[in-house]
Amino acid sequence: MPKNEKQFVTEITPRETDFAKWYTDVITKSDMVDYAPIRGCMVMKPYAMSIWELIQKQMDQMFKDTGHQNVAMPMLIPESLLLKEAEHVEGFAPEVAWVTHGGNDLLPERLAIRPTSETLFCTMYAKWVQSWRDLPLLYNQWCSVMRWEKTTRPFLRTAEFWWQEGHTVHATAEEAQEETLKMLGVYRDFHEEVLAMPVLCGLKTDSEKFAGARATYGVESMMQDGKSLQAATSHNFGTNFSEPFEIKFLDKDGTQKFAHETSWGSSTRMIGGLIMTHGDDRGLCIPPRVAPVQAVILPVAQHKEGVLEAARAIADRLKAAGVRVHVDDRDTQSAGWKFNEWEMRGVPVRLEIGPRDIEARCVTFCRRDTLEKGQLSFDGLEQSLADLLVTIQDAMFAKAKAYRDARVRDAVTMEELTEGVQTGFVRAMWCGCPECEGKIKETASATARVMPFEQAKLADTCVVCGKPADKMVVWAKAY
RNA sequence: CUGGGUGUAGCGCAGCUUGGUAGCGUGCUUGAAUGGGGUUCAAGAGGCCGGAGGUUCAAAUCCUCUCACCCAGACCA
Repeated sequence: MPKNEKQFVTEITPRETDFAKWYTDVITKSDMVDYAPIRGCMVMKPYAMSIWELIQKQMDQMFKDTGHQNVAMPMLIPESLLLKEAEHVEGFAPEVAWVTHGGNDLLPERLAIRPTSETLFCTMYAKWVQSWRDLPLLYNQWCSVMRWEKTTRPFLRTAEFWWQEGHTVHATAEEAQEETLKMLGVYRDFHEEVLAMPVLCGLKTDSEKFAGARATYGVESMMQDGKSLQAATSHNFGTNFSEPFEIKFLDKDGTQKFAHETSWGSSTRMIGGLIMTHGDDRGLCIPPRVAPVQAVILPVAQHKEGVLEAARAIADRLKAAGVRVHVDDRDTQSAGWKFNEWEMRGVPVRLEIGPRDIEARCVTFCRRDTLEKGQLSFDGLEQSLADLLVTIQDAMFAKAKAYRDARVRDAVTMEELTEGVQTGFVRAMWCGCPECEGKIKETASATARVMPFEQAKLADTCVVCGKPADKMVVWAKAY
């Protein structure tokens, strides 16, 4: 290994040594975020924001394709509104930030900074829904929300975070259930195809359910330390909110009915997920579809005549073909320094172009995911690079999936379960009672992540109490 | 919230035990050479030692209180 290998390790804590430290090292050194002067808040710097914009753009298109429209709700919620759904308040009250003054005057009713917007959507829906002809309402909003969390970590859990929240209203329970599952599917596809993150989909247990929901479904992803990240959730509210908020409509049969609702959300937490899924000891590794820079062009010996011009000509060609490229023409840094920096920032492909390449009419490429090097001819470069980006996207998903699959174990005893969650996910049978679920949390410090749609009968009895069990649950330590 | 740790130059740290006008590495600025995996040399700029109070002739250093951040756990849509 070249001598820089050793120096590199001193800059980013290896994952093996301390995964949490590795994570904070990577996000700060790659210039993604900085800590804000407000407790628990982060600043997304341009590099992280570019990733978020690419996520938004592609996910938003998927929402549009499934018939949804965007709206913008206020960020403040009167306390009385928040109190309308009992379970909901109970779930969120401890972590709400309050606005108590307008200017210098004490407000007659304090206002919550939205921790989520169910109560606002429901209030408006009550006005907007009169007839079965008004349904369904399929709305979404991109915004930030605030939850006064006790412990925070950039992307994974911050006081303020950016997300999207979809809120829909339907005439029937069947339609609401269909919507809930449809959007879960959108999240699954988005994670697997865009973020290259394999996910497990399924139903949440009651204790892991959203405050106020009838049923919560989630997509769970394994990080490289074996812990699970809840990447997105989709809820079926039934009439839990429409009843207190009086979202009623006159149906075809001439009777008043309460509407059925859903909500679904995903956040900047996904960025934390992709970091912990794909990163390595050299830093970030960003899937091409969300990489702000898909190919960085490094002119080598750029002081020599014709090098910079050739690099820029290549960049122009690739830009015209729709590739996100950047020419690093800084003359203040050596080539070697730039190699390492762009690797740390996770750019999928590095293209080197120097006198030798120009003479051979090709560029030297290096893949970030495998560090494999090779040559690409000037002729047809647009297509060969596009192909390479697809190859990398697919390879990253395959690698992450293989990693996860190798760390999913089946358990029929508590010993096996406790041991398994030290390094990954454990599939085990559960009787369905909260006591057994609590016991697993106590002894293995693992929680029920999801009850997968693809069930398997691993045993006839509960892993905890030994009573008959028919639910297969995936257990893991979670973020 | 509980336990542990850390706050000194942009970043990473030493100095504190045994008080005596603040140091190293890196980065930054300027110049020269170098240039295909974190180059080299030279000359510079940069700090109310997290904050408040106290002890003292004198506090980065000792005492009290506070704030922030990090780690482990608890809690948590």
